[in-house]
Amino acid sequence: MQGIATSRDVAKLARVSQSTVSRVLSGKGKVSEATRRRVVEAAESLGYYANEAARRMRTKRSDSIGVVLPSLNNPFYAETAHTLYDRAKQVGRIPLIALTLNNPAANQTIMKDLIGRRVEGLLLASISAHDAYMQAYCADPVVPYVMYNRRLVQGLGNWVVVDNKLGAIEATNYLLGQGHRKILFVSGDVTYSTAFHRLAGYREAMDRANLEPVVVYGNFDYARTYEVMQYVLDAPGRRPTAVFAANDLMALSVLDALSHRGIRPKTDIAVMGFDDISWSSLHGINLTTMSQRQDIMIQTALDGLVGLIEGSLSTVRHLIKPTLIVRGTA
Amino acid sequence: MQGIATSRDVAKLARVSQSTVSRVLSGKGKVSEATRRRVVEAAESLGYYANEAARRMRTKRSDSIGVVLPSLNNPFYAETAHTLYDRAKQVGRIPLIALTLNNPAANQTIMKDLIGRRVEGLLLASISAHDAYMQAYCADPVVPYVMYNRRLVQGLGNWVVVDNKLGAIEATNYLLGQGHRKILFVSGDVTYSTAFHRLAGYREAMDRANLEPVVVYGNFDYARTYEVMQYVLDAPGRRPTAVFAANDLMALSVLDALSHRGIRPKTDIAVMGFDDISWSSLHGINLTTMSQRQDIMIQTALDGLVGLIEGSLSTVRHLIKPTLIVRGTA
DNA sequence: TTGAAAGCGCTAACAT
DNA sequence: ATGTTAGCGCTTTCAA
Repeated sequence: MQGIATSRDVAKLARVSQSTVSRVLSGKGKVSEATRRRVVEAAESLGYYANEAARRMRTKRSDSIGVVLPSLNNPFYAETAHTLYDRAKQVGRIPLIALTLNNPAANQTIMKDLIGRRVEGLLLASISAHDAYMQAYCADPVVPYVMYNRRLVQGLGNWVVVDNKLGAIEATNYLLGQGHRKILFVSGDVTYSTAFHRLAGYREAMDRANLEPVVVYGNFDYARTYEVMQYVLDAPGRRPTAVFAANDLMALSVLDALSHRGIRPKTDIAVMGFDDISWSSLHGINLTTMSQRQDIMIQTALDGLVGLIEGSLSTVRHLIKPTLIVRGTA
Repeated sequence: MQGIATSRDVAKLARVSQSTVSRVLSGKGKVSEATRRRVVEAAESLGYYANEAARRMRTKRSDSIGVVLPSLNNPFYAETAHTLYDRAKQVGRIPLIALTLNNPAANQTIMKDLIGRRVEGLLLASISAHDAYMQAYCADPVVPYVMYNRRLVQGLGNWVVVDNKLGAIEATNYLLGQGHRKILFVSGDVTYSTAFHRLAGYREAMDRANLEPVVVYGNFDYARTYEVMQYVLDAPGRRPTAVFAANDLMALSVLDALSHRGIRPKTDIAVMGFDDISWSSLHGINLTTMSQRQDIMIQTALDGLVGLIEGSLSTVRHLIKPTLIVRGTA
């Protein structure tokens, strides 16, 4: 399978020069109808496909952007990826997606690999809050980048993130407004800014209400959260009247743990999420949550990245306001 | 950002030849410790990243395999993609994923694009049953390929698919065994072999039982299925005692439609799915379904593809037996 | 309108 | 142990 025809082969068969082949196939430059026909036929009969690597090397453009996501098992990121494929096409780019699998160390390796592939820009959705490599990268970026959803905790560099702290405060306040006093927070992994800021928001709201914050760690993981909930529910004395999970995936796990014990959401224990993934709106789930409106976020991030690539922008910083979506679980 | 350092720059700075740089950075060939150090330092201080396009062109290897998926919003494919990233790494390959968004015409364009990128192999998960381009491609493949999950209906070429017909027969028989006589089948888009064969299996099982098959079309789509279910549920006379959905995504939609009307799964209407995506096992959902054991399927497909690429295999055909997973909805 | 020639950045064969 | 050289397949001047 190594014998894919080259433009030279096509040229030979069509009895023209390589440059003519290039002109015909790219549609640039003037070619007579007769030769164009010969070239097209030759190309087809040989099953010719232009070698992207060679084209890239010569033109020094790749039209691709590197995307680093934590995982595709979390629907939030699967939806992100899906939307990205769609939107990227509209700005004439193709996304090259890589996954860290939530291993903070993997990020650096992946970024380097992507840069080696000469992506024109980087959309980074899995930056851990204190990533040293990323901090250095911000100071002297090799390729334009936008951090998406997760960012460095100091706020360095280019990013498009939701206002996680504000969102968590509003969510907690909503639960307080419903009369809850024992509100359990199921935190994500605080090495990520999302978890860090959501936890901070919850703490602040509880403090203001003079209530004791109670935190357990689900680390953004479905299975882990399920386990933790077993512990919480085992002793009736520990039971909260409301659970605020730092993302929808964990909230779904909480709902599942409740359901397994016959505990009814809202009626017995209120459940609040964060993200508004598409599953949350199903009638059977009907999760009350803070919405990230990710289609808008992605569009913003992509437009920002393209702006940086094309030089029309020098900084990209968008703190997006989340919205409370009240459904049936709180 | 166009000025990424080249190996020539590194060589100049380290006062060695380009080949030495190459040797140091690839770890092949003998280099003295002193020069290696100089080169590494030079590379670091310049922020050097090897240009993949150039390397590829020279070595004629890309180490990447092209993957065509229908969508990432269907968790079945999101999970597929996730597993793929993981497994591909283990066989030293990196997956280049593209989406057709269930547009059969997109497949050809995407395949050509991927071939242009000189992927070493193609994993095709969105082939429509009568795709003319694919038929021609099988006869004269430019790059080795394996069709995954969906294939050409005649069974041409290389593929790894579940035995959809058998699965549908067994699922239907199970429902019959539970005493159901009015079993509604919610079909996927029959331009795909999965839908075609599952429908055929359902039909065959119903025929054998001398029962009337009743089919509606959800086209593998959540929203579409939800609509169709409204129609079905509106007239009590139309109501089946069991619903067999051609995939889990549609089954979830069915469950959701039932839940919205206060109709209890199993107790009022039994629901059966196909795929066993991870959501289906949640306690709150607890869907009875036919399992595809996709980790095994992916491993099989990947091993097969690598075999084709490396020439150790000439054909790959695996018809995988699905397993009935009885949970709470049927 | 077409062709000849050069060169993108890398690696591997060959020479030293 | 290190350098020299050639060439992967394309596009793009420049010349004809």
